[in-house]
Amino acid sequence: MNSDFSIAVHCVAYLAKHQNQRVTSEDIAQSVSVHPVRLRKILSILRKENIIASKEGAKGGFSLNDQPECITLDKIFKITSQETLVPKCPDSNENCVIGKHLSDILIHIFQNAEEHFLNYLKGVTIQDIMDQINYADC
Amino acid sequence: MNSDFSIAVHCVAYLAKHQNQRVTSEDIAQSVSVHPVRLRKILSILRKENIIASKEGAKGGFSLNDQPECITLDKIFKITSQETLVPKCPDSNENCVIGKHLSDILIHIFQNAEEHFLNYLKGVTIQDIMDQINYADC
DNA sequence: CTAAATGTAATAATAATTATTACAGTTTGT
DNA sequence: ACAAACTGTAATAATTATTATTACATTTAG
Repeated sequence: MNSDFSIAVHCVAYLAKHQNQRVTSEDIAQSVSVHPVRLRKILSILRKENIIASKEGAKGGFSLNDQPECITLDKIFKITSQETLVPKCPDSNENCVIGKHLSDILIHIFQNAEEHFLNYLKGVTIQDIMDQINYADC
Repeated sequence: MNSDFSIAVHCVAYLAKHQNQRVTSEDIAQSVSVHPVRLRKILSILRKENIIASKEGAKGGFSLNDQPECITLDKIFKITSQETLVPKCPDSNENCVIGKHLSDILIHIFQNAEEHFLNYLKGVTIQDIMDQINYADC
């Protein structure tokens, strides 16, 4: 699994912290310590889901579309990392009953387990995270 | 995340299929299509948890210790892959409130989400998998 | 029309995973 | 006693995945 999810959450939290402003990928990169080009790739996924808005050109940048209390982590996980929990199965021997079927069975089990995982993330919003950040920073 | 979990499940399923026999890492490698040395490394984790037994020397090999209906997937996940769901967070900027705190907050959220994930796996046993393999192979 | 931004593709660098080699230790059978 | 067949494990090489960087087309403000 790559870190697109964490980075996406960081971006959204950053935009929540700077609500009603427009910030550049360069600004966010300062906070996340990740290359602006990579951020723009991740930000454009968030934009396609209308979580954020972007504007090209001079004075352009990114801003939050939804309210922080409406953005749940499962949504961000789904668009950035869905199915990455499902483990890689080596292409095992088709001539063995176990090798032949296990991969499909495991994938199915993991899809179910991932649903439980997502169900928990559904209960956590960006606002929750902002609250925790503010609390931690006393 | 590496594929140690899938491979471990494959090994245990293989041993369940060959219960009361002793099979070598070479035998299992045939079914999993993974190098015997890697298997032995994974098998020795399973042995340390007493899920399987091993015997060195000629006529040695591996065999199942527990009953397939007593081996739950959460146990195998825990010993092979715990915390691998927790996403990598880039070491972000300590001088930014968000960069400073987000990583710890995310790790905590993911530990909770992983618990939900494991809780589902706790309900699936190796016997369940064997049943599904037998059903699929009609 | 220029400067400052996004959008995206292509490539390079780095990190993680996997395979392989090597060999020490154990056990069985002769 | 010793050779053959195993496990156990460390060290290294090969491969794959992730991340960073470069390059450049496009958009917009002033």
